[in-house]
Amino acid sequence: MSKRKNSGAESGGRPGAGKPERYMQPSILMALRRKPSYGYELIQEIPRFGFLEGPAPPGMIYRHLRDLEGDGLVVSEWEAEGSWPAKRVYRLTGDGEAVLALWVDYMLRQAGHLTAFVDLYRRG
Amino acid sequence: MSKRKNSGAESGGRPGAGKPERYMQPSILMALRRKPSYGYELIQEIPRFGFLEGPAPPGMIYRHLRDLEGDGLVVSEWEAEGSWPAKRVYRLTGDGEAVLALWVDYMLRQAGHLTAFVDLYRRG
DNA sequence: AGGAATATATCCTTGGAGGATATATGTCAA
DNA sequence: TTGACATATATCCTCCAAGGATATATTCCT
Repeated sequence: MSKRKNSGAESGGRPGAGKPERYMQPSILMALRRKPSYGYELIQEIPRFGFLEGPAPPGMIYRHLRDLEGDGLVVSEWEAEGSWPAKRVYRLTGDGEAVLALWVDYMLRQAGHLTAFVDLYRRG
Repeated sequence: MSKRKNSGAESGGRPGAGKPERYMQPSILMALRRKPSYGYELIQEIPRFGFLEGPAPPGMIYRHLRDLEGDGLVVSEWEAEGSWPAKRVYRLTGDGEAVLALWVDYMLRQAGHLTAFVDLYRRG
């Protein structure tokens, strides 16, 4: 038996369990491209892209948002209008658009590799 | 600027750089399904599935092989016939076949999500 | 009053990824 | 013959993304 805690079939992207590709960054960028939004809303919106099962983990979202802003891919504004719990509203920048475009290229290529792999499997 | 070393666009699966999804496990299982093989050969064969750029990192391959065997997805036999540097030849088991099938299901779903994402981008 | 929902933020641990490295041997050219 | 290179396997160690846990504050509803 393997000595490793999370060995083979139980680890690193095991189809049934584990943690598969989540594509959090492109999902956030994509959501913000459609309309400006804020952390709490993104947590519920982002799983709709299909890469996540439940709601997105808050810690992840807020950290990504912070990092994205640090890199100039998004900018935020503190919105205290409705006087409800104030929201930090983010929107995409030009740089953010460009990076999203790169992501889309990559994802398209990846989709190609995946379907090629599946085809190969079925022929084999 | 972000304080994190590998922030935003430079990290965790950034399209241009970083380290994207590699699908090492399914690639190994797939290769072994076609024919039994060994570490050194797999290192060169596996990148052909498109998920890797250069040759696969040896450390990764051997660790995966060891783990896979620990989980009963592959079995190995020490082949000292040709008397050259002896090879440990691996082949897929029934459990391995089953796990590969799960992987294929997952990959097909993932491909669907990716193309849907790209479509959404293009329409938006 | 108190519980649920809204909303943001930080901290800490875990574990996969993989680069670096060690080892051994057979081939081939200089 | 000797040294570089290819074949072949294996282990170790470090780094960092992931994300669960947790803290805080406010408003709505019962």
